[in-house]
Amino acid sequence: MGRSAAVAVPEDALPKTYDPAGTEARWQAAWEAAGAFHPDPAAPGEPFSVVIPPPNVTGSLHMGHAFNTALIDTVVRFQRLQGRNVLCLPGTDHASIAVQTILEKQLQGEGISRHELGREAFLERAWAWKGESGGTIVGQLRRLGYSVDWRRERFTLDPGLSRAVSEAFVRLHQQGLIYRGEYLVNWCPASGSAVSDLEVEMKEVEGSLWHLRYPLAPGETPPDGPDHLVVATTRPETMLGDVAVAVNPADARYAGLVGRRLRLPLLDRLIPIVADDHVDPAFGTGCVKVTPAHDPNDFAIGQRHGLPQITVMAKDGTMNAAAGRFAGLERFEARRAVVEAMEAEGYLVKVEPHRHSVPFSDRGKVPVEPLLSTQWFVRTEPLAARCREALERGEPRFVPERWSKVYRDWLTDIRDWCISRQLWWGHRIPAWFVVSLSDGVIRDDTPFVVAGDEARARAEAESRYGQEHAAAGKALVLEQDPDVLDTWFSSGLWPFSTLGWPAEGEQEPADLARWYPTSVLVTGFDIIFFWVARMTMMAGAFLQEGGTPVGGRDSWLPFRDVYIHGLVRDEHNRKMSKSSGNGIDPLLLIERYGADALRFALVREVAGAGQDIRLDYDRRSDTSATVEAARNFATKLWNVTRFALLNLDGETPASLGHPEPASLQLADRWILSRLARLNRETAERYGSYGLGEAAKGLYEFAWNEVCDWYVELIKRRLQVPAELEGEKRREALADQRTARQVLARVLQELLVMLHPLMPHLSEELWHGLTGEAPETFLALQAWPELDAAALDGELEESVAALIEAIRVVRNLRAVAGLKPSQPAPVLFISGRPSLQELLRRATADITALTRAESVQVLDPQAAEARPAQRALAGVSGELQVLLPLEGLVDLEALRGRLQKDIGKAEKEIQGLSGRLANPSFAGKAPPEVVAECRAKLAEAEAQAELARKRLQDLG
RNA sequence: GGGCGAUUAGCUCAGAGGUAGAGCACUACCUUGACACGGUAGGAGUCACUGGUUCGAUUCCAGUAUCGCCCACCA
Repeated sequence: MGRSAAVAVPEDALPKTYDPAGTEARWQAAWEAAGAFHPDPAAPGEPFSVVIPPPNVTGSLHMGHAFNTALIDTVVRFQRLQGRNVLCLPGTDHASIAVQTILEKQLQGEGISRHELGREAFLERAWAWKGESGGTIVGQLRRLGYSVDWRRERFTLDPGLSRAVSEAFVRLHQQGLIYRGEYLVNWCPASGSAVSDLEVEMKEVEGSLWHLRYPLAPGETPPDGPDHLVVATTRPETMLGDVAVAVNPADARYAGLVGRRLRLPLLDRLIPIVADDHVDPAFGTGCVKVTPAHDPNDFAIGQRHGLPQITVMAKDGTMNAAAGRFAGLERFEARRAVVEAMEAEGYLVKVEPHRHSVPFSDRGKVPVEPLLSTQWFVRTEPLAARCREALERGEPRFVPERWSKVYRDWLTDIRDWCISRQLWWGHRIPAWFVVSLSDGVIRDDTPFVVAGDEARARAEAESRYGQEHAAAGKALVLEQDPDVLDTWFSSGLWPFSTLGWPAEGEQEPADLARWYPTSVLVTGFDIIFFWVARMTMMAGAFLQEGGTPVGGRDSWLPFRDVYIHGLVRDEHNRKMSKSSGNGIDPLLLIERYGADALRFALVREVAGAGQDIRLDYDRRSDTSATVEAARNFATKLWNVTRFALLNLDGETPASLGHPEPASLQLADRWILSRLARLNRETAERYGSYGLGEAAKGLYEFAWNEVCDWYVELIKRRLQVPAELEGEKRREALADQRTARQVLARVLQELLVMLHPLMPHLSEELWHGLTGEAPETFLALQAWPELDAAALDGELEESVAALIEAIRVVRNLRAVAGLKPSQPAPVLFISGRPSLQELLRRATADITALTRAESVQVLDPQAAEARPAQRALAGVSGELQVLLPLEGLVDLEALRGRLQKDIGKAEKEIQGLSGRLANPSFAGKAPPEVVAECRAKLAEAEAQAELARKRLQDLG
């Protein structure tokens, strides 16, 4: 066999360079065509299920989605390799308010309002938008290589899920957990809808504090008391709705005034002075104006004192008729006008700059207005109580654990959830008003029925109000509530609605029966309240009865684990978001580096405690050093596999079989031991959400151990010289086969273990290596069996010592400035027989890896007997390394190197002897620590001494 | 006002009760038959500060500072 034979490239060898785009597209298509990720509920295997957090159909995905996807897909692919019956269910969310905001902005650009357009036409546009955006998103998820079951893809507004929503609404209503009523809600004038407390964001603004004088009503002034009170407010326009002024009951200043009346300026309304504990006498004047219809605190005060509620603002944010002469003004104009009027009439005492928090609407980006409004609410406390109890039992389990406290605290002191939205895009509330009883229009007091559909609503209404209508001789007319539900209402049902809940008959749907509860929810901490808690509350309402999970399950909770990950931050450590315009399109990075590189980069950044990750990014060139490093890793894997293929002579791991244990060389046993250790650690890490650690461990093994050392160590064995004959040749061929067997096996198992992180590349390389048919997928293989017998800690230490010895030689050569190609003799001196033995056995390896002219191993006595000789000398532990190179040596560099050795050893001696000199150390530290310390000290002393001697030899 | 996190090499971050690691960047050499998206060797850190526990703290505890986040009705 000549050189040409070795160079000949096998037919199925990999191309010289890796093309991620082509490879990824090919495998994505192959997996999908084969239905590789379509599980069968009837199939065997312990179930494992994940429903993905459905992205909003608001455009396209950002890096946070890519991150979430990478994490979920890693977990899910690992579980598949573990032989579980894995369902990963994808879908999208209709995002009622967000999508409607986008569409209304579009309409604004066209100069029409949604009301001009009409509900039906508006919804048509919304569905068109959904089609486009949903398609983009699904395309992006595919490009990431998401191993989900696309057949089961769901959309929160599709028929099945809509059925789940109305069923949920009806049942909650029946249970008394949904009610309708007039309360103070957060009103967003921009979207013209109520929003929930969670959709309100407090922002600090530089505002003003206006001090207003309210005169006592004529005849109310007490003798030698004040004739007015001064109140302070940040929202002067609300004074038009004032119905009282409150003081603290313990406030002596105003004790005599409680119960007397004030004359409200501008409107000349008489309002009482009331005493209420809520008032802090130390703040401002200790007097608070009370506007129950426009402030949550005042609402509560009003309730306590039986005060009227006067709404002075309309829902579009303009003042209404109750505002008298200010009617029709926009709310901020009204503020200016009221202040002006108060000043003109002498009621403005002073204005102070005042920094305070103002509630802003999350979506509309304008201040929300607390407004009295009739809305639908979910009574949350009973639902939250169930969840708190479950959490006491450890359900669900939060990873990292600290988030469970955040979850619990929110469920404690929870407020009712306003679920109705005055929007069009969403699930219409399944309530029908009997408008024939209220002049054909829906009023706050119009009777209504709640039912799954209009036919049932009509039947119900007939039975309740039919007689009444018949008596009056008029027809019963129903009108469905025009409002839609908060998006999170349907999201809250996601873990079971997507699996087929509610059952249509007696029988539970197969998916629900098989895969509920889901195994883990993977999401960011920013939606623990919005989503995680809503899902647990909803599950508590529908998946348990009397504390017992339905369907004979062991838990009614929607997921066993909640894995909370951080957010992706940009290069300036800002949260990536669309609104701040600092998002990075994952597709740009995928196109440049490949989906596997992006996935690997994101997962590798994950630290143990769920911290945020930062993705470095150069916006000018659309490059990322982090992702580039992951791409380089992919290339490294590509190349090492190419190397293997070039050397396996057409054989595969299967055709080669397992090596004979007796024929294994040191390097083989070492890498197999490392492989077994990696197998154990990686499975443990994948299985316990240590994904970043898993990625790092695989990276280090592949690059630092396989590529840097194992491959280098076996290169000679893979090449059998043509001139070898007879027994020698047979031996060499046998040894070559062993090396091939080990290399093939290590790579094969490595690729399986890497698969969850880099699915496409590993699939491609695995096929190249194994020669398996294209329709057999790595994605569906079994996790490699742990070869516990291969674990050998002592051997690993030996090889670490060998590696260290080689490093010392290389370092000496570098210090002396030897050309890499220049051979040099190597002399090792050690008094440790095991080390001598190791070095002698590895002579060939050392020769190859250090360009040694010759390798000699001596014990110190033998070395002593040799004539003193100038040499490059280095000391590592108790091993001396000499490169006798008379004449070629850069003496200065050599002295430097030795001096450095001495310095290092001395520093260690100082530290160690200091510790040992401390009597309490020897007395109290564990004996093995003391012994180790002594050993290290002895070694360091020997090292220093040897180095000094070598230095002396140099003259 | 409460709570949570962070503070380690120039940058981004790991880490563990026994004298600190990785990737990127940096320096020198190397186009060696897998790989220059590479190899070899190297430089680089009073582990934020102050106390305490301990034989020993960068690691555990308490406090301080700075940064970030979440929750909260002070007009």
